[in-house]
Amino acid sequence: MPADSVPPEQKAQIANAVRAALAKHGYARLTTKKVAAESEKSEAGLYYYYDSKDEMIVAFLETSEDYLARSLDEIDAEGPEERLRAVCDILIVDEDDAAAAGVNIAVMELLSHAPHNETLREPLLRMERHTLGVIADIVRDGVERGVFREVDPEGTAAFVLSATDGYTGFALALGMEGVGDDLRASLSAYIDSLLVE
Amino acid sequence: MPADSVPPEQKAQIANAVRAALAKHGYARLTTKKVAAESEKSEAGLYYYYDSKDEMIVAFLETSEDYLARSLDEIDAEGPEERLRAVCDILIVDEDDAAAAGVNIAVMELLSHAPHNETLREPLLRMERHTLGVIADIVRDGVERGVFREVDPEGTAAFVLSATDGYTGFALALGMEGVGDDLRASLSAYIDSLLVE
DNA sequence: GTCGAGCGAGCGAACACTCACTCACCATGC
DNA sequence: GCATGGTGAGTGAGTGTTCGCTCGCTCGAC
Repeated sequence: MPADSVPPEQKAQIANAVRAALAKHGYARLTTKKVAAESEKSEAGLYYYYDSKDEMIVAFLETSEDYLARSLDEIDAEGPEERLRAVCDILIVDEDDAAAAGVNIAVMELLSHAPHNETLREPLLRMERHTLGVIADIVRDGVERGVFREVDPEGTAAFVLSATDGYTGFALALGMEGVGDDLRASLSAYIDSLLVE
Repeated sequence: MPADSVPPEQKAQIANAVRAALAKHGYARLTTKKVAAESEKSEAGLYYYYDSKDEMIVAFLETSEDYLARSLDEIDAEGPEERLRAVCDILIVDEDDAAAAGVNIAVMELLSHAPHNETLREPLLRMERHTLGVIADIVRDGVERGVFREVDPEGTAAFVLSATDGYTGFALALGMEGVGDDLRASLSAYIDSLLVE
């Protein structure tokens, strides 16, 4: 079946199984059998909807992409400073939320494997570009309104996203306790430093 | 053979083969056959020195750890500000240096897989902790000498390392051109903001 | 009676790892 | 000088297992 004609409910169910299996086993040890075990289908049942394991992973990525985009869209904070802080709150995963941490670490693993897997590259690029754009828009808005100093919106966005992704990639993955709070404090201080006096 | 009694020359050769294979194929698609292809040994020859694939990867990690530690140690810049800039220069991999980028992306992939693989966790933890310590020491020194404002050394170190690791993990892995320069500029501006007026 | 949805069984390939063996090299005894 | 035997450093050819994926089939709804 072509991947884009999978019924939404089935896509959601399979994406969710991929998510659970990824969080539990990691990408390097992900197998279609493990995905099936997390779903209510058999291994063969998965292949009724998707032609390959990679397509199932892409379904998971697209679902995550939607979820993240919606989360960023639903921020109802007023003003650039508060909006930027809210974005950081979303991007820095709580180390005590094992499920969310597992998913974010899995996405980092997929990211690191992207150079060797074209299929994964495109949805991941879309997701990162989108987030980068959201942050840059907030910063640009802040600069125009005179809330932030005259910083480069793209550069600042790259800095913020690097910091939050990096936190997931090393501190969260290694279970380094306390680093999350350290990072939150430093990132908050960084946002302070963006404000006009 | 116990891993710690492998002759240094053999360890270096095998670690180098793992490095090349990881950069070429990524961790998820790394096989002992591919490692052997990058070395001058047969697949069985690798097992003469190491009891498992994971041990070979640990050998690579320990070699990288030494290399990074030595690079950080050899910085001969004077003063905390210059030292911190030099550390960032080392940690932000040049996107045009394909070999270095490949290795760093591979290490990120290993990091992301650490929650599911105890064997990898320890050497990775050591490496990140060490780097974190080096940065924190520089910042602490800078605060004591009155070069930097009264910032938290650990928090600042976590922020800097998150940013540089995160850059590798998303921008470098996805081949997002220009993000490296954006990040370098923003990180440099951040260091400016740490300085006392 | 047809058809979409799904599954049990199993295919060939690839995987991590092992084993019986080779071969160069050396120390020893004569 | 040279046969003898032991040893470290490998290797070609496998081992059993697991992988992604397929196929022939069933079964309920219309």
